[in-house]
Amino acid sequence: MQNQVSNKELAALRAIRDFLMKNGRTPSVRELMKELDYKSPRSAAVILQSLIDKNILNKKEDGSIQLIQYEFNEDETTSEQTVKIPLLGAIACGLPILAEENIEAMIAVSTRLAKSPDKYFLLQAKGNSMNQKDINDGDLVLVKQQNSAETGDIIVALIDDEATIKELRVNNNNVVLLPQSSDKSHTPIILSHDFITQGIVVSTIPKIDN
Amino acid sequence: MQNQVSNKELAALRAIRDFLMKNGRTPSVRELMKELDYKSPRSAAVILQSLIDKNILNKKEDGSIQLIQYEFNEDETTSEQTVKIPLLGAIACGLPILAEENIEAMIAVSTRLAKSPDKYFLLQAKGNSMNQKDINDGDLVLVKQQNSAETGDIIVALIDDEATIKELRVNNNNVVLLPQSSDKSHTPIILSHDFITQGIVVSTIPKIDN
DNA sequence: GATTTTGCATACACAAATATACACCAAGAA
DNA sequence: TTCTTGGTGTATATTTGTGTATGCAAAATC
Repeated sequence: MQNQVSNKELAALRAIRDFLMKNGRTPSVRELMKELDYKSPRSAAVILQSLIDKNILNKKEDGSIQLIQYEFNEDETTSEQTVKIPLLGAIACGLPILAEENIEAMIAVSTRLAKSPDKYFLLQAKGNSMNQKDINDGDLVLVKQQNSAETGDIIVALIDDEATIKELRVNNNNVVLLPQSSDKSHTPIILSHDFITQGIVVSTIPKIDN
Repeated sequence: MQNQVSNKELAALRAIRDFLMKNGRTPSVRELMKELDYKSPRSAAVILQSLIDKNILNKKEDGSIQLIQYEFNEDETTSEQTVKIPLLGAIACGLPILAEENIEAMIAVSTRLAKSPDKYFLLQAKGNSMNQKDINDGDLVLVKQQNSAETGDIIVALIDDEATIKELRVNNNNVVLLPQSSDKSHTPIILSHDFITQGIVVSTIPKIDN
């Protein structure tokens, strides 16, 4: 339905995605220039502009760019059904978690992982507090949005304006969020019963290294 | 309607909050500089000023900064705020109960459980002398620090340099600390009237095993 | 075949935003 | 005093997005 993207634009999109995975944010014009081995920032800027014109990228108020759509699986041959899931970056204080300001990119995820009537989002895990549950620094975590959860679920909660991934333990009067780390410096978080679960982790996508 | 905060400002707010939770006070300009990996205090000061201009920070008369964002975050249902509460280990003889030597760890507790002007601490219950009140060996007990209590309160008292959790019964002339245990070997403790209450139990967190 | 156009990369420049170095002064502590 | 800590002013440096001009090869046009 959309404009065709050229090879160069596709290469730029890949570079942006890789940069996003590695650094947790989208690159600046000059950073993208280096990723694409250009010698002048103009080259990268021109490609960025054409992608913005094609509505594939968006430019936020502060100048940073945002991936509106990106196909995660490269090969078109296996025409698997996908849905676009927002990848959330830093959570802005006071805003709902899915506010547009928080969205770094839209990423296509197989409908086998994200089932249609439910709402999902993706987060990039920070730190190693969940490494015993195989969630490591930089991994993408697929989260199903729901505000109830049970003991033992790996949940996402907004604690002090930060998206936190922890194991939930519910008792009579209160709730404990447990880190699952071999690093013993992580302490549990103790909450009242009526705190707000943002969603539960349904899948993880290990970090891509190059 | 609300001024947009840039990525850098957001990072600064996070650093301020982290510092606040770790040290119990807001950072100075130079401390914030270190947290944000800047090389000149000016860089941090500029960001602070822009946050003050946007009414997200406030500067108190003594020069220290204040996060006013938290206030209008309280009634927003999206995020849960916490305070760091000290977990006390073995109580060292002769020292005030909250002396640094006694603190094992700082644990994040919801502000719904630990309300802001009051002081709190956490203790790990030993033995089973209170198991009828659902305080069992190894449970964490959230205690509000105060030196007065009423009959029926579950209190923490320092008896023989040991933190003791008991139910308080006040009579005319004396004070009785009652154990609440199905194990009948625990006997009440009878004290003169002017013993010192350290605090009253406001919540219990059952023991977590991994 | 010669010339022009087109697409793209490069070089350079410039303004605005950011970061740094350095300095000064005030307040407290030793 | 002297030393340290902390806030802030000034000048300079760096980063970043973007504008303009140039070079160059392939395609299009004459």
